[in-house]
Amino acid sequence: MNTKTAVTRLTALAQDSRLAIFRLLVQKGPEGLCVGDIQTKLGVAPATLSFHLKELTHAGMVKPRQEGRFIYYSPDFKAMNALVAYLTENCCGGRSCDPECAPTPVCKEN
Amino acid sequence: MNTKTAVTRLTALAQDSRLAIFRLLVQKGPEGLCVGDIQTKLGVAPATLSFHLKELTHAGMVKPRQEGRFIYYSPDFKAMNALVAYLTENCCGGRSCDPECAPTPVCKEN
DNA sequence: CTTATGTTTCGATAATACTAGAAACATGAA
DNA sequence: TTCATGTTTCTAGTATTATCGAAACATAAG
Repeated sequence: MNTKTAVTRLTALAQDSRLAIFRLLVQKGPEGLCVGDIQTKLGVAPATLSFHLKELTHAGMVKPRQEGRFIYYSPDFKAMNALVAYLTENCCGGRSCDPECAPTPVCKEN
Repeated sequence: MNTKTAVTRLTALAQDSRLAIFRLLVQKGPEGLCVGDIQTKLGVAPATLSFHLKELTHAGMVKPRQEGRFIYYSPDFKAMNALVAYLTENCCGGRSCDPECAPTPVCKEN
């Protein structure tokens, strides 16, 4: 993980619609949701949703999976874990709080 | 934690200079660093640095502490933990991956 | 092939964020 | 008080991002 990647991922999450999309997918799990279902649940215009899904995908926070004429999106927990790890890297210079500081995986699946 | 707070915090971190500032402070720990030291280490203009510190402070990601004519900034790990918890709330609908999904505190200090 | 459905791209507008010089303010030292 | 140092506010220019209607594209069913 490098700075550029981290900023890209944080930027992807730092927006109302995208954060809602990501959390919805996290709650759904590895199975994911297709674009239409996300649209129905969140009520954003198709073009807007597509734009945001592209941002999240480009940042690596979600992964698309084609299934017939539907495209299912699911969260990438590895990316999430890597991001948290980057944010807390070498916390407190490795002193005192060390044991509690070590970043812990958020979800091992997927 | 609510959506607005989460977006504010993510936005605070989703920028090169601010992410660098935050990570620098995380690595320094609760003691923190004063503005001048941050400026020296990162090489951003005073006005720009002040702007970014205000953003981080307003988002609750860092806390200022006046000490003589210096102002020390330190990270707020509680805010960090709350943010991660919000992102992974009810991961996978509480099924299968549940044990590994539960978000874990990043740092208990401070 | 034709039609219906799901999704993305294009294009244009509006809103928001980043940057930094100059001036102002705050604190402590002489 | 006067000066030096540390930090913030003001202001304005530039760049980036969000939104969405309309049109285009993709896949599958009839």
